[in-house]
Amino acid sequence: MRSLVWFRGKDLRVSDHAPLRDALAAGEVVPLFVLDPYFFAKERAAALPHRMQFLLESLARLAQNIAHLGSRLVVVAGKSTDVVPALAAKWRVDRVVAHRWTEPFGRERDRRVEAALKVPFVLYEGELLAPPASVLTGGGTPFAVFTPFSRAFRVQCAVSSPIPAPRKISRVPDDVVADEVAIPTLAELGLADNPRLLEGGERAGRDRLKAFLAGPAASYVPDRDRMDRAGTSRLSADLKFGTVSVRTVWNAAKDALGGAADQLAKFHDELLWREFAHGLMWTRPELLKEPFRRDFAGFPWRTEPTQWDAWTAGETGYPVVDASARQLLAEGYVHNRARMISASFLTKHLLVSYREGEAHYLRYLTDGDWAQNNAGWQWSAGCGCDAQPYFRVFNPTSQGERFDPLGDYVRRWVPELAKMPAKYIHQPSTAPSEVLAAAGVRLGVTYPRPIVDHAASRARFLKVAKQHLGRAG
DNA sequence: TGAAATGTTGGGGCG
DNA sequence: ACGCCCCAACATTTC
Repeated sequence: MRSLVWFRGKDLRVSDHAPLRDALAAGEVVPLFVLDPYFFAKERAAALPHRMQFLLESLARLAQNIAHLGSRLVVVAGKSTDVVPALAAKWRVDRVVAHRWTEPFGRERDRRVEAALKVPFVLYEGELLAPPASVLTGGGTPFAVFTPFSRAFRVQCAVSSPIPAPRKISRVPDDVVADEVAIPTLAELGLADNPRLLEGGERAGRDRLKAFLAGPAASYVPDRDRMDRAGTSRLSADLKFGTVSVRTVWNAAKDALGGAADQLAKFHDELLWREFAHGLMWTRPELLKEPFRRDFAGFPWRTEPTQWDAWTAGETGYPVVDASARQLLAEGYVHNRARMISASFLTKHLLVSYREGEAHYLRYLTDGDWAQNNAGWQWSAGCGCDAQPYFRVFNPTSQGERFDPLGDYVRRWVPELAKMPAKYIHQPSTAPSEVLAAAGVRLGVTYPRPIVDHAASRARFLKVAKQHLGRAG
């Protein structure tokens, strides 16, 4: 039995890799990666700077790991829907194996590949903890509310142990020759190296997991919302690209936090939000285009270009919002609390459609994932599944004071406010003039005044939303 | 995984 | 001593 093990951008690892394990058990193995122009064409890649860097680095590490185990990752270029069936025939493989990809574009690609293949295409679970949308209510439907979903998951799903990495992968058969290409460099794709991004690859991911469990995890519940602390796992990009499997993370957390039930439950819940979002996208792929709540269809979103520019550049005059915007561009990452505050501000204060924010985040986030990003934005905008009610409008000032009480998150990303005292750093526009002078801040010159008034914006959103939903509902 | 408005209570200043 | 007012502090309601 000869198996083509098709690695894709969501399983860049050799540990806990069910297709690889089964292929090895069954006989000859040909590890393959396809540089599909859908992602790797220069003009496409240039639009995804941070994600591409993490992907290329992780891909290079995967190739190294496979080489180290005695085989080689065969890297070719071309459309997956052409290349995979063609190589499968040329190499006379008996089957193609891969992990299931739950998001709409990948599903469509896999459907076409399967249709074009003359041999079986076997998909394995592994992107998620359980098959997508497999956790059902008593009525046999997917859950529409997170908390009961989370409870049901723990009752219904046993998360099995991860598959150990193979000790050896048999060498690629001699008759397998292809027009192999080198993994492109960032420069070849027209991108600059960004040293502020997380290091890619399976080893770096496992190190992050270990460091989190050995440190911040113990006080996860109180610290996870603190934008000024390293209280989160920082595993989002690893989960996105599969450099560490979610099953590995789930089990490692269980082993490390066995005695700290509250911390473990909260961390597991975050993994289950990911699960929830993917199940939602699996059940309703149209969510990429439409709000979950149908009464939000036709919502009168609007865009003021000047305000959009201020939001993306981090020049709104609301320090936490600005810090998050700048962190996104610089680091390809934003703290979850800051994502929620920024999303609330864009959609509710500025009345800009969540879809514009979603697209901006998807472009710059290293962990940018269609299902989770979409679910998160819809949640913040109030139109999503189990979303915030529309009338829940974050106050960006009080959120900053609660979750960045010393102001260090703002100081890190908005250096022109670095010398502001904690008392005023989240509301520089109300600081006494001597405080501003002492901090070297000149409002409207070194740091903008708020581009909108909080109370007025809140009132406007409530009015518009009430009117629309009243009519739609 | 909110915030603001409104309602209630109780202590203390003060005529 | 007493009622009145003010206003924190807390609870409830509303968006």
